[in-house]
Amino acid sequence: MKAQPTLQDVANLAGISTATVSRALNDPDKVGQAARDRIDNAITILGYTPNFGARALATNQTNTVGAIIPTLSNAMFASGIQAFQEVLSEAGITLLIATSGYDPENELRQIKSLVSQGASGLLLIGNDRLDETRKYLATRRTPHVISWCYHDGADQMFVGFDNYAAAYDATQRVLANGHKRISIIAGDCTSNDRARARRDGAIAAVGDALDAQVVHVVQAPYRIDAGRQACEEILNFANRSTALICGNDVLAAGAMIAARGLNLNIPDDISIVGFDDIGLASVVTPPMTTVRVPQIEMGRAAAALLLDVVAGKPDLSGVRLDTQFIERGSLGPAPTKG
Amino acid sequence: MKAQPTLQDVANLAGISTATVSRALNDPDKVGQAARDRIDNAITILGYTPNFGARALATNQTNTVGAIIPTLSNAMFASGIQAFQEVLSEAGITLLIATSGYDPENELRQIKSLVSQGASGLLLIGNDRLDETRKYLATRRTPHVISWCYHDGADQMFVGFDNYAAAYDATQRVLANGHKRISIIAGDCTSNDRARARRDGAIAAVGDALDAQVVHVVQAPYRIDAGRQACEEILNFANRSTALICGNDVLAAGAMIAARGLNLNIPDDISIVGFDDIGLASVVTPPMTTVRVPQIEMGRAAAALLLDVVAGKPDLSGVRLDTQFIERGSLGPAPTKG
DNA sequence: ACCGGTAATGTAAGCGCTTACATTGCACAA
DNA sequence: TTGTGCAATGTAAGCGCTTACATTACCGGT
Repeated sequence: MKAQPTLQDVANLAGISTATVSRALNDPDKVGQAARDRIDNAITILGYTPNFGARALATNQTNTVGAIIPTLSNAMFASGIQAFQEVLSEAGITLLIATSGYDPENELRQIKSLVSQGASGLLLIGNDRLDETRKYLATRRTPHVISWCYHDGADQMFVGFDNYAAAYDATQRVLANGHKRISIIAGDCTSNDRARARRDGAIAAVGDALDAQVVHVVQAPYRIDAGRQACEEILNFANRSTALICGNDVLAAGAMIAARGLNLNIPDDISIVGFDDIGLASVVTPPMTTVRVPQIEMGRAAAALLLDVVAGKPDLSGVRLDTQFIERGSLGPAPTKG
Repeated sequence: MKAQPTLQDVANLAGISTATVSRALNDPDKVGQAARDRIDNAITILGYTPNFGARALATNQTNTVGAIIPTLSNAMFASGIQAFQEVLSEAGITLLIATSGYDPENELRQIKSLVSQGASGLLLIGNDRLDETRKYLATRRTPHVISWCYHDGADQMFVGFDNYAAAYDATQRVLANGHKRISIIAGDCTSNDRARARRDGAIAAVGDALDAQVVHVVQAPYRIDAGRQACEEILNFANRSTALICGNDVLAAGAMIAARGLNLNIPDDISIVGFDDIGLASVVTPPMTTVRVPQIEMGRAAAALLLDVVAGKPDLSGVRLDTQFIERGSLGPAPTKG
């Protein structure tokens, strides 16, 4: 592969010093019309693109932030990140994305990678993290905001919602429909504080209702087939649960398939509730009751805040967004005892 | 924000020259045990991370490739990119992701941005592109592979499938079910060769069947509500179509909702076919007939090829993958004339 | 005791860019 | 005509890193 053209090459071709070329690029007003034309011309001939590393080295600023998300495959993150990116893009800054696959070790590796790539700020998902990672962020003073969750008064900057409270609330709504026997299909809680909070919120809500009980709690990775399988396990017991609270919509969709496979009617025989309100939720039959998460808003807010943090604005605080319980056909009154 | 620690700082703290520190980082065997220990120590104390730009500048290689995709919101891309990233990651190279929002101008901007960030290779989606973009890629000799589509004998490197042929084939299957009146809900074809190819493939298949006709062809952005709306338009005509070929599963899901809203039974009154086989397809009721695209395989193959291209391997050629028609409940025989 | 060889380390140049400072040239006022 | 001021341009240092080359220290063989 041929070496890329450099500023020097452009300068030579245009018969002009590198300083002027550099100025033409960054501050065109400072350069005469004639010179500017020759430079533009040389640039297109050569197909020149400035070397980002060199520029970053010289200016000590990168116009770049990074985001480390567990996976791209979850529609949930996709929309939020998309919104995040749009805001950044308007501010003229580039987004670097990496995925951790829900693995904290990997997350740390990716963080280091992005930082060394020049990310001057980071978007992180959730609050489960290696101590080493926290220490790294602290000693480097890397500006970062944490999203998809929210906690008060911590020394971190959160832009998100309270997973525990949202799950607690959703479960209360289920209880209000008269359900007494409730099971939970949680996401994989290993290294995932959001999944844990949702599960615990649901359990707590049932616990606080004196006449209801949690029958089963199982964990399953966020995949349809895992949801289906988990649901089959749960429903195969005698004295069946009448409501299923799921860690997210994907799990709930799997559960719905399983229920149908067992010839159960939703919601007459069993109610199913999801979480996230991804597009899928409104498409399934019956439409899924779920908890809407303000993904777009969250992405935007996170971007705005991160921009401020990177810019060194003082007195910033996190943003707590509200979730919304969306009642659709998959939740109904508890079946009257047979 | 405090300045980041540099190699120099580490060297000072460890009481050792920068050269040795650099060696310790890149080629530990060349450095004595004692020195290595002191260096490791200094690094963790300082929270040092090498400056990527400087390293790239010095070594002239970045271990980075970029991908520009239309949007993150489409599950379709998400899985493919995820696979793409995994392969790269195993090879120790970082992935930079940017989105173009289906806008060619924006695509060019993002390409330049990623290249200047140090991307030594690029993954691009589809073959609709500004002339300026092609020229830029050509004069810079930027290694790139184009995915999510496939063409023979071009001077580009494709890893993908033939959208036209896949749509043609799917439509033939629909015709084989006796459908004579067929409508098409295509994706937005502006700057989108895949959407166009799918649409044209479907139209051609109907055209080649002497006794069938295309009733309506509408375009709609890849969103559920747009699919629903498009479907409502189409079905409100007298002498209704009996089958709907949709540009992707999201559109098809929207169409299914619309059909149900009109009290039509799927597939007894109307058959609906999607494209992509994203998770949603198997969850809706009835399960959606669609065209499975080998996303994961495509992502992997694209990564492998790009790695080779970047490494300057000779005699590379693209990869053509096969799609698979997945027949599920949403396709049935044409209704017998009322 | 001396020498050559090797492993460990140091020195310094240079990667492509920005920018403070120096220089040039020209229009205008006196 | 000469001096002033400003706009346009050039010169060169330095950003953090790698690496060719130079230096040092220490080994064993004689």
